Amino acid sequence: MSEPPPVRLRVAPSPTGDPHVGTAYMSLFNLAFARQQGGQFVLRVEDTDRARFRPDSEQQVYDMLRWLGLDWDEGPDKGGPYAPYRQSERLETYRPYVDQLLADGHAYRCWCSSARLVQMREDQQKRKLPTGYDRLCVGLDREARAELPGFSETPVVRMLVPDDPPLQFVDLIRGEVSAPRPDDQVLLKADGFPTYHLAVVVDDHLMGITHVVRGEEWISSTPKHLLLFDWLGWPRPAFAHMPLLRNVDKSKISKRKNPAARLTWFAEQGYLPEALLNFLGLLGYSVPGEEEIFSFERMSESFDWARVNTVGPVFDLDKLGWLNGHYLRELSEPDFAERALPFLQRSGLVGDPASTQELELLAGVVPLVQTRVAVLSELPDLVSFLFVSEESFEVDPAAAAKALTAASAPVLRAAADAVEGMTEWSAAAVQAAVDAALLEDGLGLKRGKAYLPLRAAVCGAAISPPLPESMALLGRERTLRRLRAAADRAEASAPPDVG
RNA sequence: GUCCCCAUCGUCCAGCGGCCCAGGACUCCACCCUUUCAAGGUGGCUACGCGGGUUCGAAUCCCGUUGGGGGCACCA
Repeated sequence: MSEPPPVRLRVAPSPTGDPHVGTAYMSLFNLAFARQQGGQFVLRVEDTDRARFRPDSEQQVYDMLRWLGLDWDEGPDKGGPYAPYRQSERLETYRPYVDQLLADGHAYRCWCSSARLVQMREDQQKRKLPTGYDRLCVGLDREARAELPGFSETPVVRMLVPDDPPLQFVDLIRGEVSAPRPDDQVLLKADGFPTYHLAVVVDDHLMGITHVVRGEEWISSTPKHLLLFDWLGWPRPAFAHMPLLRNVDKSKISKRKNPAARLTWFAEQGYLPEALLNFLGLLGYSVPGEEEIFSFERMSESFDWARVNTVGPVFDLDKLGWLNGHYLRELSEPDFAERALPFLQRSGLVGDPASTQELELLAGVVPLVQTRVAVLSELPDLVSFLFVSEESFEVDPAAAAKALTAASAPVLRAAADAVEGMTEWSAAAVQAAVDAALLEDGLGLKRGKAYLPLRAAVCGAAISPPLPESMALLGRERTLRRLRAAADRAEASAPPDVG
């Protein structure tokens, strides 16, 4: 009885800077399929470009993928049967294959200087020819080549692409795909590091990768990989080329044009990992049925390559914001408070560690704000009035100009008096007392009109959480103090121009 | 320039020859609720790029065209 071999998938980020959303996007689809099939998911670090290498980048990738819950089975940090999982530590692994390719006549050394190569490409473009290496070095040894111009002392190794390379392959998402004829791609750089093309093929084979899931940008280099698999006598893995995430202008998503290209941005802004994951699952993909809100488990269990789109989706922050708001509202109040706390601490409103008093205040304000934010970073502005000291409390100038006018002074005074006379302190009691003083039985105002100056006085802004509840949380002393201060200020302000 | 990929509302998706004069979601607009702002509810605007075929019948298949994207590095 032969068990089908378990599927093995991988994501292969390059540690060249802030982790990219694309890495999370690819990981999501790789993992969804791997889990559905009961296979493994490998994290391999492709750090063969030492010019762009950034030492802290690798850890950031780990942090962000873990934050999203996209955990891997094998990787540089956790090891595994095919270690090492960092390409820079596998240099010796690639060597014999380069030698074999050279010996079999599938590869050759090239001493062309980069200056010559640049020149060559320019000429080709000018003459409207397809660009590609002109094979000057084919059949030459070092001595012979050194006689010719554009010579460089340290050679690279290039693949010798035959006249009829395999250009067709089956893609899990696109079906039969044809790709362009490859160039004599460099396999081994002058510094002894393999290029991506050599390293992926060798590592994917050695690590038993059965499905290569990567971005559409790789379609055009797949023939190179096919050739390498064939030359080395290895079975070809299955390929799935995912659509590319786009900027609003439809170009490939980039850190320059889109803050959302950086994974760390989402955490900073206060997006929930579950919301981001759900959103990524909505891009270029849909779960059967009409549901849009779904978990990783749901996506994984029903996963189907045929449901992946071929069109590159625009990364639309509006929808993500809505989704995030949805997930935020679904959190229990204690959970919401827990997620919110770091944002209040970062903005200096709450100490680290938070005091019991601060935590109580936070717990009290959660039900007032949970439906009022799309991302957690909006929270500090909304609740700062509760956490700042009375000394540093300030009314927003625009709100003051609009609401703390001379005409509103009597309203503020009346409210202050009403609050002062209260015996029981609760939102309902505050509302009853204030309403009695200001509405029909009192000054005869409409509630909307009456609350405007109070809101500015107590919350310091024209927009705030519900007023009586806010006052209840603030406490009687602080409320009273703010009402009186605002009344003084309103009286002192210039009377309306009655010209 | 050259090669390859792609094409349904502004955006994300559904649709895989008749159920579609195209459905859902986000955005936007209006109304309701309402102490502000949200949330919630109701309703509305908006799309099969174009031209040829194939077929009794096409958003769905084919060809062309236009448009968009990606590759063309000793970067991944």
